[in-house]
Amino acid sequence: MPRITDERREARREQILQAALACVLEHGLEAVSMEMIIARSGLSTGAVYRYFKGKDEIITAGVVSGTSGLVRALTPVFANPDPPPFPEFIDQLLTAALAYATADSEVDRLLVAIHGWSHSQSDAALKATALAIFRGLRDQCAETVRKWQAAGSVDPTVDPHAIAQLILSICMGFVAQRSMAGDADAEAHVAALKALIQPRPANREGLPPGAIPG
Amino acid sequence: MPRITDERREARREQILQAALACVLEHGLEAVSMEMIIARSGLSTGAVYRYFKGKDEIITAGVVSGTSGLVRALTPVFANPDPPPFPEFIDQLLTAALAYATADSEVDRLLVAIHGWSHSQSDAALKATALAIFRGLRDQCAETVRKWQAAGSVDPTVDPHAIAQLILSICMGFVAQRSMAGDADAEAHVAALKALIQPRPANREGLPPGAIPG
Amino acid sequence: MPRITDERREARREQILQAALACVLEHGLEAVSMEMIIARSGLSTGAVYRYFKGKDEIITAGVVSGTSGLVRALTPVFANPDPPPFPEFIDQLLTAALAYATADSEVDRLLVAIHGWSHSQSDAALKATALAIFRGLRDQCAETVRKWQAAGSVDPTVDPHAIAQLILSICMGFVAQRSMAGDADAEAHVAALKALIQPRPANREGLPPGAIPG
Amino acid sequence: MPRITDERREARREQILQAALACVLEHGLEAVSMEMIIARSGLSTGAVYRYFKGKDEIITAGVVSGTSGLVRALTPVFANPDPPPFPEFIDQLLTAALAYATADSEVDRLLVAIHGWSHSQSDAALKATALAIFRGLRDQCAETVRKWQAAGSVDPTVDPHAIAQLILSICMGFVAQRSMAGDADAEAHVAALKALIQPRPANREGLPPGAIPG
DNA sequence: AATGAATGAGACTTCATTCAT
DNA sequence: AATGAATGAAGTCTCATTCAT
Repeated sequence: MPRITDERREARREQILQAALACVLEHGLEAVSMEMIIARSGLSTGAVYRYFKGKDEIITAGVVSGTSGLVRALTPVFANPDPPPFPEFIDQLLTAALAYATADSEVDRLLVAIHGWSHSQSDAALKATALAIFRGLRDQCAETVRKWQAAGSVDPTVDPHAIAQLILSICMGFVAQRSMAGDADAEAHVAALKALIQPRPANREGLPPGAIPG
Repeated sequence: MPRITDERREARREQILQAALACVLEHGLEAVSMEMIIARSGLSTGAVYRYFKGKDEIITAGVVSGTSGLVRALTPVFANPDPPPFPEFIDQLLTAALAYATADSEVDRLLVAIHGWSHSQSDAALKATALAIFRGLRDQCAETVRKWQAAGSVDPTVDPHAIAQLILSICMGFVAQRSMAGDADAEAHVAALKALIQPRPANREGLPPGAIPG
Repeated sequence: MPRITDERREARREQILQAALACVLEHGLEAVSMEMIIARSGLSTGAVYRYFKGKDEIITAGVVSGTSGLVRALTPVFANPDPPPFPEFIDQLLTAALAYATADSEVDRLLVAIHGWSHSQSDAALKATALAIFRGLRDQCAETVRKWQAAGSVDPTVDPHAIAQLILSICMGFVAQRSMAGDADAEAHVAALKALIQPRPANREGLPPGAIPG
Repeated sequence: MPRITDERREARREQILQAALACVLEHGLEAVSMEMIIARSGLSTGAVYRYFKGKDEIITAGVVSGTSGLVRALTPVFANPDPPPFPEFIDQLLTAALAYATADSEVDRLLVAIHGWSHSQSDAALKATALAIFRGLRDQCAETVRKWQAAGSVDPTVDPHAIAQLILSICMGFVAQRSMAGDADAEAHVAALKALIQPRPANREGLPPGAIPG
């Protein structure tokens, strides 16, 4: 029984996705052709079509895989029950994202992220998927903000989702700027944030900030 | 008298660019065809090719026009010799961008920005142009940072370009987040920044910058 | 305005249909490729697709055109208010069909009829169309039978549709046999019918046969 | 002992042919793919190719098997040394054909006959085979006509092959009409023939054939 | 003997662009 | 200047067949 194992099957899909990623990075989303992907994957035309129904499915799978992979890479940062101050937290996010960018991949995954964003705009199903993942991320950010508020390092009266939005804008903007200009770097962002944000006074007497003593 | 002709010419080009913009927004960058653009422009095939050399030129012109239009819209914000504090400054930038988004246009220009970013990645000439514009923007940001530093509201030891990068990340991230989720809003960003950033006292009494008064 | 005239447009469609007909005759329905049709039509790929949406539309149009053309060719035979006896009537039908087969056509249209029948089996819409045309033909046959019955040359008690079915079977069988064996000829059919069918005695006393006198 | 092997082999071939028949009936000749046939046969790709050299061989074998099976089914009708009059003879032929249509088969073999006719047109070898079988059938018909002529029920001056052609046209037309319209029925054909054909008196008194008695 | 993954030629179709009118 | 019919290269995908396991 030469039936392929699930493992091999998954490896083949990954192989194709990597090829697609490389092609998109090299030629741009519009110019990518199946021929390119096939050539780069090292498989034959028919083989690629055994693993993916068509070009759309490859692109979609690529975007979903990239997005969820990134989210998975960021999860440990959010899992921290006692998150560091804002600048350091951003540092951890950007660092984790950069680590993900090239882990197990010949190409820099973050550099193709913008293509994925662009592509998602006009594929309803994909956009919905991406949006769900995105919302999940934002909720995790908001959760971190609540931890800060509980610890007294952030004004408890501000809407956690507002700060969550800001966090995501900084992260997405970092990714975008890195694609466009190449020279965006995490340290500069962190330095800038440190310069702008004065550490809040420690939470005296163990009271939650804003709580009315007594 | 080539005057009227030039005006007409420019009007036609704008008409075509608007059609292209609408098509990209509606169908995405990959799916846009000349047929679509031509149909939407209301001109004939031949006519469109009289005003643009080809599809690439239309897309490129669209990206350049959009980018430079946005920069033009932001210029007044940068021109301020005495810029407001960071959160308010970001507010002004985002507000100006949003105003530009729909001014004189049936479609929301910011929503197609990501497509432009994506497209620029793989067109060397366009990328160079975009990069130049982008760098110019960053320099203007840095200039504003220097004004803050001169006024004492920002730590003068920090590299102005680091804060410029942060500003651009926030703006680009705002645009990206708005495209993806639709619900990114400028006020939330400003509120978040205000909550995080303590106003720095005016540069009285020669205190070393970054020192915590009291 | 180089806009094409309807006449020219129709001529182009006919040109493509003729090419398709020739290809089907030469290579069989399964083996016909667009490349063949295009080459034979003398037009370019794009031009053919301007006139037909795709291969299916060409095949369908070919079948419909052939079928309705044949029916049109047979109409004068049915229009006769005083149809000749059965063998001569069949003769007229087969002769009209043979005349249609090559009129205005380089290829023998009847030789591809069977391909059309085969193809219709699996295209619901086409089958419905063909069926409607077919039923119309059968009704016209039945009408002729009623004329015979009125004139007394055919037993008035028999169901006109039964004889109509027989007429169509003979005609379709003739077409089929001609395709298969090549040597089916109308005269043989007529001679056979004449040998088998004894002329009915003339309609004595002007009464319709079977009518109860008085 | 190749006995059992041969039997198995033949059973497998039949299994595949039945699958092909069903597929052709369901999807039409053009749309049938090996994948379909293989899936329906319940065998593996490799297994099917062990029993048939390729698709063409399957289709050809199917046509030949169907045609010769039909001829075999009709043979008893021709074997009758004293054939019944024309209408009844046609009745026997059509009835035998209908009996064959579904005997030992899940699908109605006559409904795919037209596909076979169509396919034969463009496969020289198959066409030759079919033609030979067809000619044999026609000769058997002619033989029956001669029996009639010998018995005096048919004009002996007419060419037996002319009437043989007519018989085949009626039969093939019946099959074609049944495929197209579904409602062709043998009884109607027989009734029509009975209404048209006056029984010829037995060859008494040495009357010249074709002479009208009285 | 059997399996089904892999192959790759070739099918259909689109679409940016040209050019006769 | 304008029109839109025509072009044909290039793209996506199918499917009959092979062959390693």
